[in-house]
Amino acid sequence: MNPKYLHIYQDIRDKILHNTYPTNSQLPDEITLTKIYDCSRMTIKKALDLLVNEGMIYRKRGQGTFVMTQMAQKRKLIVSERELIGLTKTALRADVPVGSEVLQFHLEFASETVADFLQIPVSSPVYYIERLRLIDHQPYVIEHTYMNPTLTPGITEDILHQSVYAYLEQELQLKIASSKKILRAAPSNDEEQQYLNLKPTEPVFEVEQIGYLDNGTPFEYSISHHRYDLFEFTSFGFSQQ
Amino acid sequence: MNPKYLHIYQDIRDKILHNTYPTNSQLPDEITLTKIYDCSRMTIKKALDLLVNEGMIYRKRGQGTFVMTQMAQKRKLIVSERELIGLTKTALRADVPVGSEVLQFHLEFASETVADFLQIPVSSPVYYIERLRLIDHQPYVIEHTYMNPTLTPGITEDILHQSVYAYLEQELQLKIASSKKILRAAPSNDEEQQYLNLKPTEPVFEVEQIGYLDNGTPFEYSISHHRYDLFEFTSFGFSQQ
DNA sequence: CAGTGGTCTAGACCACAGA
DNA sequence: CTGTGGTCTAGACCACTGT
Repeated sequence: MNPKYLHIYQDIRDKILHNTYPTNSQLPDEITLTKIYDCSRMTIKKALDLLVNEGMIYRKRGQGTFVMTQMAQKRKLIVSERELIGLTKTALRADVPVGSEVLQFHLEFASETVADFLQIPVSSPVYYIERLRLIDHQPYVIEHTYMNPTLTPGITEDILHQSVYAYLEQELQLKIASSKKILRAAPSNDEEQQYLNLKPTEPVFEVEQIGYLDNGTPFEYSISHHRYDLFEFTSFGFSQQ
Repeated sequence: MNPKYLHIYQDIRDKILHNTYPTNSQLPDEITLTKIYDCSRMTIKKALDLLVNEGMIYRKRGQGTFVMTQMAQKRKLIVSERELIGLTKTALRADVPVGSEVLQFHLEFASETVADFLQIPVSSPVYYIERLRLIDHQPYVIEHTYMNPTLTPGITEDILHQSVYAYLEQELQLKIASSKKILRAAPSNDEEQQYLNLKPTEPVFEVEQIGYLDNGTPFEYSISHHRYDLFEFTSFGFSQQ
């Protein structure tokens, strides 16, 4: 946590979460904060910007900076907010075991859609991976993943049983920089009903995702179908300006 | 569009969308941009930060700033990204008519849940509004909304047939500043099947939302059930730092 | 090494809210 | 008018990349 603004961000965040700055209270003004943290006003602003983006605080010109009400702060009720990617990391609250059952794993020729998403020529070879992920031995999600083997070579079934992202980051030294997600509700099909143990009337939460490396290259395209009652997605939006 | 950084943001955004800066190309470095736009480097950074947040560009220290691949840029496929609130605004691509059928509209006593979300005492009076929204005469979503009548007085059935948010912003001069959303998939119930014209196996996309004014007060709590095939939500996430 | 973005400063002036 | 946040400057130094 090197940069000064991140330290300030964390400190103020902690003070809010520990009720040193209670809900709806006013934070010290920016000038005062520069004295508290011995830094310039721009640095304070950068720290506060992060908190605004998370819905922890809000600012009113001419009045001050205030702690947001509780409900807007709550996060990670069931799963993730803007976690980039990856179940293993998200679910790992220490003792909860995450498992993977590999349903499919082979190379195939990229369809037009997949080629488009991965920015590779049609009919290039791609990994196709289908996994059933379990949390605490309960079926949780079926993932259909396409990966570009040029970028992510050496994937084995062994790795699929654990965390692919850990392999990419630690073994291949790749940096996952961003991801785009499209979220939908969808009726469940036979396969999903079987593996996720759903009734025909029970839907899935579909997440279509493209993952990008830090050089902007898409390295994976995936569609996941989550048990509708074990997944929710939270989002905080605010008006710029 | 007063601030300089917003002008720069828009200009670069336009250049990307019009392919003046094509996909994967490198933008001029920040020093050069300060000369192009006759401003300081911090101002350029603020403009570029906005584009990074939208997934339009990415930066690599030591190398430069690059235009993100197409797929990450695409937005507003069907509906919204981080639109704050409101259907009327979102759907209004000129000629598409938006309609509302008011199913319920009355005052009731706030339940514990609602009181909690709206930050008011249990059993305070709240508006309860149930609307079926139609886009292009097709049923699209059922909204269940609770509003704090202290903050949003004078709502009439007439207003409900049009845009509540327009009323709040124009008549009451309220500023809607932010909103928290929780997204889920859920099986449809009888009411939803009837009004949204769904089969029993077809689900809804549930959006639970709390809307906040610019003074941080929650003014509305709502649960919406969208037709699963007419609503999707997109999100772009990137690693800070 | 040169070129890039990341952080940070110490100010300045403006816009807005409330007394 | 005072106090607040919003924008902006003209630098500085650091960290990282590729040559």
